[in-house]
Formats: sequence, structure tokens, C-alpha cells
Amino acid sequence: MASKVSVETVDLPSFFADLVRCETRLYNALNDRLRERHGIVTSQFEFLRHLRDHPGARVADLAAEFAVGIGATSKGVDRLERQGWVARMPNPSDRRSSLLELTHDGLQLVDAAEGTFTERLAELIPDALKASPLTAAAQALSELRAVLERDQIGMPTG
Amino acid sequence: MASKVSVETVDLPSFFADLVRCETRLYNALNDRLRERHGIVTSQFEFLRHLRDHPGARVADLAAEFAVGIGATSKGVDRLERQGWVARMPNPSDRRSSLLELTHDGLQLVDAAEGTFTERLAELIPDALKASPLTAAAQALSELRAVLERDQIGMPTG
DNA sequence: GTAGACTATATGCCATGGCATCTAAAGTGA
DNA sequence: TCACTTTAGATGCCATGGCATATAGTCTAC
Repeated sequence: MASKVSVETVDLPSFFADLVRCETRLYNALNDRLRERHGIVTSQFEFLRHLRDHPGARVADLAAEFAVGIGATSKGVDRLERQGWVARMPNPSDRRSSLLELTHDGLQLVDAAEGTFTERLAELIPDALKASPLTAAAQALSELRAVLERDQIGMPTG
Repeated sequence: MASKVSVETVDLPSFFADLVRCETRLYNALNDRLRERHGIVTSQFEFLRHLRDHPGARVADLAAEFAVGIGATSKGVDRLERQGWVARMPNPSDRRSSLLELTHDGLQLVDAAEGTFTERLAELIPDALKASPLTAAAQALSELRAVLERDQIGMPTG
């Protein structure tokens, strides 16, 4: 007999596969709905929502939050700015960066899109899961996320 | 008072945010390691592993499994074929499609990469989570995935 | 057996992200 | 204050995926 008590442990590769497949499908389904109703995709919605909730965030803040490269983030902000949803305000304490904020249109958009997003997400996730099983999953993923962020895991270079 | 008993329920938008952020970071971190050790990325590893475990799968089968468009899948297979890891064998019962299988090199590669993948994944996920919390999450995600697949949620068009 | 519908997938165009690089602006130390 | 290093982010090149389309093979009804 092994000296360790055999503990019920997750099959990590299967867990990862399920994680990625759920993410892909939910993301795609939300994309479809947001695009048809508001002309944006989920990544844009997430940027806008973050800026609504963290006005004055910089490009680097968005990049860190979403674990995307700085370059990609800069381009994403360009696109939102070209649509008139985001404005780059001069940063008085550091002229290299800008403070990002939503325009009036941007705020309108994100508030409307949030309704669509939340509603669609609730449709996508079966009620049967919403109570205990998913609560446990949510707890675990929340902790996992905290650790990954603390250790700066999986940050792209650029 | 409402007639329903108030049940503990997940905050779906937070759950989704955690899900996406965990996926992104784990995927990026695995990419880094697989690229440096084997010259492939996670999506390629997943294609190869699926073909090892389901020899004779067609392009459409891969597309359905991973919820990617057929076109993108076809191009991904092209790349694996150009590297000499996958072969398109004629499908005797339908000349429009091919039966995909790993070459000898492809099999060697996926077996080696699987070690790296599993090892790295175990490093990335804290031991403290591996027992009960993640087991619950794994269970919930597995069920969620099954439902999303059953209902064909989030399949890209092309 | 043949026209028409359907299916599998290959291909082209475009959007997006990674990574490398470039520039401007701060910080730092002598 | 002036070189040197570091930082923020903008930009270019490339790889990849979505979506639309093209093509070839299959199926169906007659």
C-alpha cells in the first residue's frame, strides 16, 4: 500500500478540456447575440464594462485584467475610440499614457449590452446547474483565477 | 415575501468572467511550454491528441469537437499535414472527405507532448484546489459542457 | 439516369491577437 | 543636468479564425 491515503482527485486534462470547451461555446453564443443586438462582440463588451466600472484605467490595466498583450489592447482601444465609445484623456501625471473613459454613447451601449449579456448567459446555463453544482464550480474557479493572477501566469509578451 | 424560497445562486457574470480568465491564462501558459518543448501550441496538441484517440476522424468531426469553424479546421489540418504529423487518407465511402490519421512522427510527438502538457497543467493548478473544490467544479463544467454540446450551442458558421 | 438539392471541405478576404520593435516620457545616479 | 535604464503604449508583420464562397461528390425524386 502507498503511504498516502488515496484522495479523490480531479482528472486535470479532462477538467481543462471541459473548461476550454465551455468557454468557447459560451463565448461564441454570447458573441452572436451581442453582435446582432448591439454590433459588438464579447471582448468589446468586457472592455467597455471594465472601463465603466474602472474609469481612468490605462491600456496596461486592461491588458493585465484580460491577460491580453499590450499591443492588442492598444488596437482594441483604437477600435472602440473610432466608434466613439471610448476617449483617451491625457494623463496629467504621466504623459506616456492616457486615461481611458467611456463616452456618453459608450455608457449607453454598455448598459444596454449588459442586459442582453446577462439575459443570454442565464438562458445558456441550465437552471439545474445554477444552484449547488455551479456554485461550487464558481468558487473553485474564482480561487484558481486569483492564484493565476497573483503569479502572473499566462500573460502574453507584447 | 416572494413565494419561492431564496436559493443560493451563482452570480453568472462573475462566473463567466472567472471562467474566461482561467481559460485564457492556462491556455497561454500551456502554449508557452508546449511551444518551447515541442514547437506546437495547445490547439495543435488537442487536434493531435484527438486524432490519436479517434483515428479516422474527419475534418467535420474535429470542428464539432472543438467548436471551431470547418474552414479553420481544414486550415489547421493543412498545417499539421505540412509538418508531416497528420495524413489525409482517402475515405472509401465518401470521396468528398478524408479520414485523418497521425503519422509515425505525429504519434511520437503527441505522446511526448502529452507528458509536458499533463505535467505543466499539474504545476499550474494549486494542490489545495485539486481535491474537493476542483472536483466539484469539474463535475459542474462537465455537465455544462454536455448540455452545450447537446444543444449545439456556440458553433461557428463556417 | 438525370436535374436539383444537399454535404464535405477547400479557399479567399477580413478582423484580431501575438510578438518584435520603435518612440516618447519617466525615473536614477553620479 | 546629463547619460542610462526602464516604462507605456503605438505600430508593423505574421499567424490564426470567422464567414462567405467555390467545388466536387452524394443523395432523392421522378
